[in-house]
Amino acid sequence: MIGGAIAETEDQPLTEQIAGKIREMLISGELSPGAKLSEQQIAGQFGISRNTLREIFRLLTSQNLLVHLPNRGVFVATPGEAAVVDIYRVRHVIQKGAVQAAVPSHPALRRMREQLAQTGRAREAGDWRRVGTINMEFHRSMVELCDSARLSACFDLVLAELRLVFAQFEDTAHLHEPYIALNAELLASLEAGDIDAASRQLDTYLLRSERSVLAALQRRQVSGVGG
Amino acid sequence: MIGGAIAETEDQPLTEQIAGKIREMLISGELSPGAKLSEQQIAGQFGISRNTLREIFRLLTSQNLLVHLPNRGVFVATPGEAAVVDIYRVRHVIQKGAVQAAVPSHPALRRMREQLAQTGRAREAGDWRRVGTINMEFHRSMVELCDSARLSACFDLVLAELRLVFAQFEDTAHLHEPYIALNAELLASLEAGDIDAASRQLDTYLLRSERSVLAALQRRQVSGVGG
DNA sequence: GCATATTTGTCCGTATGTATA
DNA sequence: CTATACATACGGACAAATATG
Repeated sequence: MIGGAIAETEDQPLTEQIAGKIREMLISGELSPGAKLSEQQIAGQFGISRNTLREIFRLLTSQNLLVHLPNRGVFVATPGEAAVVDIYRVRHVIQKGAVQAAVPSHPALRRMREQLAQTGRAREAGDWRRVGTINMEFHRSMVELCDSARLSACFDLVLAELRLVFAQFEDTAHLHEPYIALNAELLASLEAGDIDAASRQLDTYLLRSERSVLAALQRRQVSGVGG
Repeated sequence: MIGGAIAETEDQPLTEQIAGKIREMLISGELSPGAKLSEQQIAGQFGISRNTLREIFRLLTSQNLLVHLPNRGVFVATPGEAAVVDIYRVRHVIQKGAVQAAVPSHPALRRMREQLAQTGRAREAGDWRRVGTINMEFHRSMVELCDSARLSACFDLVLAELRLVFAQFEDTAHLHEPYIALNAELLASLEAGDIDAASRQLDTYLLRSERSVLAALQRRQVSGVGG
């Protein structure tokens, strides 16, 4: 019995299944940034062949989640300060375009309203990991105001990378808590069709968020990795 | 002697080499949009194994140049009108961000000035394929005003796709010729630090360019593929 | 600095399921 | 409906590069 290790898990290709699992492990912090991913070990761990795993590595590398060093292997990406600065530049440009394209009747706004409510409930429950996840989905929905699949895909990449940054911290509460209120104001402006106000509020949000993420990164480097 | 087919071609990994070659064939139109890429045939053509080729296919698929249909194989992407509309939305958002971030002393502006001159020379020489290539590099340089590697990478993807659109046409002269003058005006505004004028000129450029590409696509569908 | 062990890069052959003629 | 072709996935092999003692 050769290929029968996993058979009853939907009709999705095996590569997609495992790629999704590894992606989950990456953004959940289960695989520490900088860690080397041995082909033999990971392949054995998931019960797949090295060839199949290498295809998966290529996928995740193209999504900036893994780094490929020729003849040395693949490693979990370690987004540092430079990456954070770059990521927030991307966010600034794309999300600025999103608020500029916003129309009050756009379905993405309804989704954002829902996600905002979910964020509030998660905060009350003290589930900060969930707060972070929903917060990112909130901003993802915002980008959908552009009605561009490619722009959303690009944004998804940087959000996944940003999660990799957050995965380096233990306490992420202070990285999300202060910004729920800002999100609420921003959404209200969008719903009211006040583009200028929304644009200013977005600037405020991104500036503060970037600063706190950078500060957290620097704290981490001083106090030790501890992962 | 097993892996010694290609040895004296730099120290670049084989996958990167072949991926580059196939990418060249795609954007040059050598591989027609919609064509099926058989693993066996392509692998034999380049003298590589199917395993290696599959890794390459994953790479090019993640760059929107190939389309992967599970259990059916990979095909050259056929960007249609919907893709063009989407691509120009991306261009609008990103390039708008670029002109907004422009400062007259930025080195990218010098590169754009050079490329504009090259475009003029290529036009005089009647080399329209080169005009198109340099024109795209001109806009690529513009995006570098953002100083964001990720934004540039995202932009590269849509430009590569756009080349796939152009690859469906035989005559691309009228798709580039009228816009050299617009590029010159836009660059002059950027060099003068007149963001507002540059922003308006960018809108004009993108609107007209998108319209002419869409029109060419529709003409193609009427008159037949002819590949 | 060198010999050795490990790992990557790439190949081949083969079995199995899915799509198409 | 059967048969063929092909994509998917497996395992094993070996050279070259890298890491290790």
